[in-house]
Amino acid sequence: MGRGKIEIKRIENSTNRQVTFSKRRNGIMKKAKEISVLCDAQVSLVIFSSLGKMFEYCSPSTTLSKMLEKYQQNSGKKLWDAKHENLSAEIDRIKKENDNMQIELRHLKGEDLNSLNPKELIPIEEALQNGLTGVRDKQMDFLKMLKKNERMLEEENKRLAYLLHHQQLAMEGSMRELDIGFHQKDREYAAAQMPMTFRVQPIQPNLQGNK
Amino acid sequence: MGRGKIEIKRIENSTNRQVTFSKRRNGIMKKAKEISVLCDAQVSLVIFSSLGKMFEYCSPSTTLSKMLEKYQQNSGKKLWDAKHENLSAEIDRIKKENDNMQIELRHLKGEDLNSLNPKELIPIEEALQNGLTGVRDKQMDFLKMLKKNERMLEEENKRLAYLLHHQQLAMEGSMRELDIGFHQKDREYAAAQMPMTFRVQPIQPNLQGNK
DNA sequence: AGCTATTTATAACT
DNA sequence: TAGTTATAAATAGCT
Repeated sequence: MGRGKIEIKRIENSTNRQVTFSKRRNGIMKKAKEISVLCDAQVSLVIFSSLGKMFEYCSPSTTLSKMLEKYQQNSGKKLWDAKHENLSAEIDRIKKENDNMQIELRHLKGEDLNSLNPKELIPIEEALQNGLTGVRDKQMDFLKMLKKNERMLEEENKRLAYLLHHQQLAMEGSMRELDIGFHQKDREYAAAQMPMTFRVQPIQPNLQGNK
Repeated sequence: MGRGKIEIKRIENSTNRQVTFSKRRNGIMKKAKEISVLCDAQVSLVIFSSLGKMFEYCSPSTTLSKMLEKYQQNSGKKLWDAKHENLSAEIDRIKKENDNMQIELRHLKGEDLNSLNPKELIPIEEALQNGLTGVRDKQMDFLKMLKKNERMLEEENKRLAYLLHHQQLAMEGSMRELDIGFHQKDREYAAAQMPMTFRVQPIQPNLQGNK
């Protein structure tokens, strides 16, 4: 149906092929629309050009998804089951892993022990003992760290208190010397201007030492 | 393209519609084949008649599955993801559960404790202590059961030995009484015919009692 | 299902 | 890339 008859085989001339593709694509799309309207049919048409560009037609009464659902029912072919099965298999695998861990956890928590025989109890006891040792070691570490810290803080406290005390004494000495040129009010003002850091504060109460 | 021009709207006459569907279906299928050969294109065409009968064409170089895969990539539309997402979501959920259990298990086994602070160690210690108590209670149960069983077996043994002894004595008495009518060989024969159950067997050695 | 007058699609060309 | 046209192909109405 053109100026000349053509053989149905790949058009080697790339430009020609493109042009023909474009024209025939329009044609087939039109035909798809027509048959769906004229004959009340559902049509889904997907075309990829040789360059990978996609074109699609789907009857207005449906969607591609619905069509494919029907397709699977009708043909018995499975379009997506490779993926579904992979996912399902992974779910099964993980669930199994899950169950095993759950059982192990229960056993470690002393639950569901009735299903076990004495030999099976032994590794569980060992694991618990090890775990307990580990946890208590860790707690001991923390305790040692806290005590060490406490000692350091106490030392620091003492040192600071000592320094403060001496500084205060020194200052009071200076005040007395300067008293000649100051009234009492001026001295109080000077003390108030002194930064907090240099004022004597009560030593903070000792940390609760829990041996 | 026929004896008369037709309007593109649903053909009301059912027979006509069927005939036209059949003819046009062939036409569009042929067109699909032609464009895929001529233009090196990939075509997938699925048609359902108004009566639900399915017809399909797919380029020989591909499959419907592959086409739909490409379709999804190309269009960004998701054809099956309701199902996929459900499965994926479940996988995620289970994996999370898994991870949590794994962490709990590790902690109970005394591993990966460095990430924990002292407050977090306490419930773990308690769980371990409880678990250990549970396991040891169970072991104690078993032990008691074994001992009880052992005692019962010993009692039974004693009782049986006593019975056997008396039976043997009784039998030997009878033998002597019957000796008048029996030769020694006959008596041996009679003893050999006696069922095993009635012969004196050495008492079985005591079970190892592990306190 | 097959025929054929007619419409439609399109190959070659501009 | 789009438009024109001669011709091939498809098909509507009929048998």
